[in-house]
Amino acid sequence: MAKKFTEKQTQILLVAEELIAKNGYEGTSVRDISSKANVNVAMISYYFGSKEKMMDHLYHFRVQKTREHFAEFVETIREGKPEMQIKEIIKYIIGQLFKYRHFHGFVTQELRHTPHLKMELMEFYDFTVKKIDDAIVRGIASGVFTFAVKPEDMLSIIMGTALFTIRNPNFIGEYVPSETEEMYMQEAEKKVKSNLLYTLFAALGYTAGPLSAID
Amino acid sequence: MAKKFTEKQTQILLVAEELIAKNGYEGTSVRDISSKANVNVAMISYYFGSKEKMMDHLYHFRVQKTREHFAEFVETIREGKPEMQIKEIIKYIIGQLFKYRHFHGFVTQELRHTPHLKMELMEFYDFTVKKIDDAIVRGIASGVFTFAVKPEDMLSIIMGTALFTIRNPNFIGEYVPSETEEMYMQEAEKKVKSNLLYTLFAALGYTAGPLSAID
DNA sequence: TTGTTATTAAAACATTTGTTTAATTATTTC
DNA sequence: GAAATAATTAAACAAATGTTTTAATAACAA
Repeated sequence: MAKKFTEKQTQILLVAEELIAKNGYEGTSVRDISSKANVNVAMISYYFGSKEKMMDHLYHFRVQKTREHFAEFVETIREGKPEMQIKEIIKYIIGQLFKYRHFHGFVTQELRHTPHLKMELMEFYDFTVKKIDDAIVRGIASGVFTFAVKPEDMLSIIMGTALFTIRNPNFIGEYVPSETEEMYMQEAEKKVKSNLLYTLFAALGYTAGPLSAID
Repeated sequence: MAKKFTEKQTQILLVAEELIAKNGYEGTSVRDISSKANVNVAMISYYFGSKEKMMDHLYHFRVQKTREHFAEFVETIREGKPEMQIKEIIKYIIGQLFKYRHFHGFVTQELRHTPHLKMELMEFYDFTVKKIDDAIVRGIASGVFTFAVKPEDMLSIIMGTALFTIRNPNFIGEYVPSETEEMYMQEAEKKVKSNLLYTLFAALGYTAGPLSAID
């Protein structure tokens, strides 16, 4: 099902993603996009049909990549212990949110989703919640976890906290001073990871060692 | 310092707040605002000078109200035990985010802040972090808390999770089915509160009773 | 090569944008 | 009540928006 894009098309989508993350959909004109992508304005309509349809392609493109990546990742931790799975899932999700922050910063905000794309996104959430739940249940069975935390609550905390940190460099920037935006993101990502690993393992009632040893 | 607004001005600001929360700043035209507020288009420039300056007034208006409310609230829990203070602060912040979600949904997103307003917002964050820290420190001293959670980490989790839930009704809506948006918000608020009270008390190493008794 | 299609470019397009103007009506002030 | 100020309106403004057209060039198939 993977749509194929030419280099120019991909270039347009990546520039659009970046600009829209910064200025919003309505705040980004097709001329902003085309000039930064070094293509003629007409190319956007020519390639995608319209600005709105370009967004559809962008959403589809990213959501699909995200799902593929996550499915692959889940395979790599298939045989690990539940506490290790939870740890890796938390780190993975935060890492992806930071890595593709230009996209994730607005996909959960810009509500201009077609029903089809909304469904794609929901399916991905469901899949993730299910994987988290599996690990929690197994962890309780094996005795390393004490409390049956609801997996959707856990995912809310992970995504909410990470996105809040990404979108509000001014706030956490007070506690993680950095020169450049790139350096901030690096330090902020570390801080969010250690915060959430610690907090969520505490919530799970982790029994197999001191919480400070999680990372 | 409290600017006084006429009824019409207030009406314009409230409508602007609502529309901008839904469609973003650039996605909301002055004609959208004026027609919904039943005033002539020219009134926005006449009253506030421009659309941008109207935003400044809106930010100032809300941030100030938020600060005043929180300062009053903090006084009411001044003499409580630290565990009770933490509990009430968590519930209060979530409650306010949900109550004024039209504003809080975009103030942390729309980055078009003047330096002055950015400072106002930061001062408010600092104040809140300080109050949370006081309660944590006192709680550790009194023995009800075990771990010195960083207050800014705690506030990130609270604000991030609540805002994520507000902005993504589709996600949590799967687990809190509701007919209307209003009903969803009511149920979602409850869910976020119980989730965060439980999780954060676990992170603090609350010792004076079962975690399930917190609410 | 020749004929055909795909790509790029510049200009023109109709709308929509935020703002201003000019005229009229309300309100206040003396 | 008359004069002055404030509030409100409809119309007009230039600038910016997404899209289309028209023409020229490139890529490719026969």
